[in-house]
Amino acid sequence: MPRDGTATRNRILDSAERLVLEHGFGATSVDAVIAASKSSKGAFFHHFSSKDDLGRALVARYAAADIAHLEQYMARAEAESDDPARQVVAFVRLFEEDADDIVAAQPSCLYVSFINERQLDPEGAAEPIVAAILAWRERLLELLRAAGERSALPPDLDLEALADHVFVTFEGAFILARSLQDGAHMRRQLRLVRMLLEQVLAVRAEA
Amino acid sequence: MPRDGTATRNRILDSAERLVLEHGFGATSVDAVIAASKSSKGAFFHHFSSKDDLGRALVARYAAADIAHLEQYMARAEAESDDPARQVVAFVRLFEEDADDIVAAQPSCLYVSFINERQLDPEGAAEPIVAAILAWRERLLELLRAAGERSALPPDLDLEALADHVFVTFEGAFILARSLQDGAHMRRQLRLVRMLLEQVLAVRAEA
DNA sequence: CGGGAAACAGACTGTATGGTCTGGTTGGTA
DNA sequence: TACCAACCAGACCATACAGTCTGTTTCCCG
Repeated sequence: MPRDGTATRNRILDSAERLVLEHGFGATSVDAVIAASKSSKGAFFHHFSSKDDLGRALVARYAAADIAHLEQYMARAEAESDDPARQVVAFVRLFEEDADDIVAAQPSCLYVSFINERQLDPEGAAEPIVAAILAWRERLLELLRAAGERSALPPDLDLEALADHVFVTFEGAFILARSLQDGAHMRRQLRLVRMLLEQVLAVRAEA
Repeated sequence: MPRDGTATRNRILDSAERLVLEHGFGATSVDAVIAASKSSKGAFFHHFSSKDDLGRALVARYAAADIAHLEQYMARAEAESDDPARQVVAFVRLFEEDADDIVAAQPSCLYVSFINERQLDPEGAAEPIVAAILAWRERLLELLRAAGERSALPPDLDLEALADHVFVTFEGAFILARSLQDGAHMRRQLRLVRMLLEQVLAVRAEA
C-alpha cells in the first residue's frame, strides 16, 4: 500500500537507529534493516541512495533531536532560577532525573558508532555531530561565563573544558553503563558531575 | 622465513590494533590486517582460529596493557606523597602530562569498538574489559576511601562514582577529541578533572 | 477516466570477505 | 641424516552483502 510519503522512510530510520545503537553501523546490514522495518529492498533504495546515505540521514536526525533536547532542558533549567550557576546545576540535574529513561531507551549513543567507524565520507557525516557538540558547548559556556561574572570562580578554571565535560560525561557514562551492563551508572555519573559543579560554582543545595 | 614463534603473531596483533583503533573492528577486514602486517592468510589462521579469536586476543592484550599502565602510574603517584588525596590528584596529573602522547599514539580506545559492536560472543570478549574497568575503580576507590578517613569529604559524595569518573572522562574525552579532530581535549579534560578533584578532596595546589 | 509519477515488492548480480585446503620451508630432535 | 611438527604461503571456496532491475500498485492530475 504505497502513498504515504515519509511513513515508510521513518519506519526504516527508526529500525535502523535501534539496530545501529545495538550492533554498530558496520555490523548492521541493510537486509536486517529491511526485515526489522518490514519493508523491502525496493522501498529502502527508493528512500536512500546507499547505506552511507542512510547513515548520514540517521546522524542528521539524531543530532537534530539531540539539539532539540538540549534546548528543551535548557529552557526548563533557565525557568528554575535567574542565577546562571544554578541554571547550569539544574540543567544537569534534569538530565540526571531522566537518566534511567534515557539509558533504557538507548543502550548507547549514535555518535560513537559513526565517529569510530569512519568508512563514510569523513567530513559529510561527522558534520552534524560536530555541530551538536558545539551547540552543547556554547549553550553551557554562556551560562558559565555569566556565572563567572556574578561571583568569582577559580581563576585557572577552563570554562570551555567544563562546558564540554557534560558531553564527555554522557559519552563516557554510556560506555561504562554498557560495559558493566548496568544503566544506573548514567544517573550516578550525572549526579557526581552535578555535585562537582555545585562545588566549583559555589552553589549551595537548597532545601 | 618461519621459526620465530610469536614474532609474526605480534606483528599481526600490532597491525590489527592500529586498524581497529582507526576504523573499528567490523570495518577492519582480515585481508587488510594481513596486508598491513605483511603476513599471509596461512599465517593469520595459523595463529588465530577466526576473526573473533583475533578480537578476543586484541582485547585481552589491550586490557592487560591498560592495567599495567594503571599500576605503573599508581606507583608513581603513590611515590609522590603519603596523603591519599594528593595521590589521587597526582595520579590524574601524571596522565594529564602524558595526555598528548597517549592521544597521538591512539586515536581512540579499543574498548568502545568492541563494546559497541557485540557481534562477538557477548560474555567472552567483554570480560577483560570489565576486569580492567573494575581494576581502575578499585585502585582509585582505596585511595578515595583512605582520603575520606583522613579528612571529611562531602557526606553524600559517591566515591565509587568518583572513582569511575576517571575512566568515564578518558572514554568521553577520546570521543570528543576524535569528533572535533583535536587531541588537546584529552589533556584539557584531564586537567579539569584534576582541578575538580583538588577541590572536592580539599587538596591545595603546592608551589 | 486515462496516463504518469511516486511508492513499493522481490528476484537477481557482482564482489568483498571470512574461512579452508594443499603444499612447501624451517628448525629442533632422535 | 631422517623425520616430525610448527610455521607459513597463496590459491581456492561459500556466502553474505550492497546495490540493480523489472514489474506492480497506488495516487494525483488533467
